[in-house]
Amino acid sequence: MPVQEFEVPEAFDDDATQSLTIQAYSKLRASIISGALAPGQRLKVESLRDLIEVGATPIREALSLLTSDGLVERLDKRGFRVSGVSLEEYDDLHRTRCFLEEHALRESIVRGDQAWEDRLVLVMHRLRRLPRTVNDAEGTRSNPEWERMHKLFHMSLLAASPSRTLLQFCDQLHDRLNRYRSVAATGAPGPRDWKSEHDAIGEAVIDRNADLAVSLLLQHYNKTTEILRQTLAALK
Amino acid sequence: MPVQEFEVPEAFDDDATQSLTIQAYSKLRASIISGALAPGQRLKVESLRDLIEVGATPIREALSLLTSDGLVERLDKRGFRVSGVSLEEYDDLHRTRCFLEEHALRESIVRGDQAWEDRLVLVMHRLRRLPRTVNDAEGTRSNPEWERMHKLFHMSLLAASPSRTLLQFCDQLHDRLNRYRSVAATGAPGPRDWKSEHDAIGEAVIDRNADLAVSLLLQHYNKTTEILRQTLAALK
DNA sequence: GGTCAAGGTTTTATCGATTATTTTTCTTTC
DNA sequence: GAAAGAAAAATAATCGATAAAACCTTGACC
Repeated sequence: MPVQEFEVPEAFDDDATQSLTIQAYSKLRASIISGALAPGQRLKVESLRDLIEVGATPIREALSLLTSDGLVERLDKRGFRVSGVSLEEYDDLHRTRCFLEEHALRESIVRGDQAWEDRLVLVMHRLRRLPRTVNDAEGTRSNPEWERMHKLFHMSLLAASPSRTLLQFCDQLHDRLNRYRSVAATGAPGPRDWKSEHDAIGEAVIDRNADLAVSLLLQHYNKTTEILRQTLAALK
Repeated sequence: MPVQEFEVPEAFDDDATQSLTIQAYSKLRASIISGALAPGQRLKVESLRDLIEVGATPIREALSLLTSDGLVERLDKRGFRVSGVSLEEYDDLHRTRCFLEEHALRESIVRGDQAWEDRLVLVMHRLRRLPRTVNDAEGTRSNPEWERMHKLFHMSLLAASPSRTLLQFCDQLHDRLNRYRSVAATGAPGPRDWKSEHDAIGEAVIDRNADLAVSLLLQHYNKTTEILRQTLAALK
């Protein structure tokens, strides 16, 4: 039968020491966030078995985990599917993220110690040196290494916040919004001066200038949103 | 995670029509929140099989779902256990809840329509009529019906907020904090005028007096916290 | 021409058994 | 007597097979 070939992104935790459940979870998650598994697409356990080469139990467990992350929907007795996307949900996620991250960032700036600052500087340095895109057979596309470091950068900004719970929520929102970014991406990312934006945010944070940092961060997110909303509206 | 809808849930979802996974999930969740399964306790699949009378697969899936709810911890290759409790986590959850709910409540008050208001009145009425405790063989203990309606009351306050995501976070925090309340409860709940507190909050909300409503709500939560922190500190 | 239902097909959900891993216990050695 | 190592027991993880449910036909009937 014509099982659609899903593209599995490279560079995931293939750590053979982890349980197959966790391995399957990582792979599926990466595939969904990168858009390789399209929104709304049904996730049949049998097909996924072929894809990941693992039994049904780990697959189902991984899907259950993803359900709670908001990346997969469970239709009781009718299987799983990749969560749908909508402009409404996107706006909701975006606004909620801005709300939560402003708070976390202010806390982080107040509480951050030297170790936190050092780490942030390191991450910024690494991010700056990574190319935004890579070229392969398919043409130009987003660089997965950059994606990883980019998320790490944003989480590092907040990392000194004392609230683990808040950070977890922010983490989840990042993943869900990154999926929107991937899904709405039309080929290569447009020209944008990421480096300056990130540097400016990072600098304000290190200067402990909370108001400026928050303002720059929200601007940063809003800029992405402006671009994405149009593409998303068209998709619908 | 199955998003808890705000429909008034009828009794218990022991619905035989649901998948065993969901049934197991509901049961385990209730047991953990009520404290019947103690914090830190190991959850061996074999034992749970006997308890819930179901195969290993649904159990493992249910545990995976609970993991993302923060009620169960997964130790890779070493099974599952009920999440531990700590004063630090409690404070974090409490503060985060206050932060999120203040925001959601203000939005809800601004956006709430007639249907929302009607519903809130109904829930308040039902909550008022439920006894806080019940007596059974074990003695006096919290009334599960009351618990359910109490949560419904609090979620109904926020229900008109336009942010589904925020409401989901609040929902999760409620469950996790309710577990702390159960765990720290020493026998019968102490004397406290719940009815007046709830009525005052509800009234302020219906009057669309946001500042007063927020103030009363936070006071309400802080009062619980004061009581619990002491018991928790002792437990440790 | 459309609707409904019986039967067949696909897919999900579930189980019992098997394999792999961790933990415990028991030796052995220094 | 403590530490290290090996064997045994416990239990977690996984698989293949089966049962159950949802979904597609297809064809009879109005």
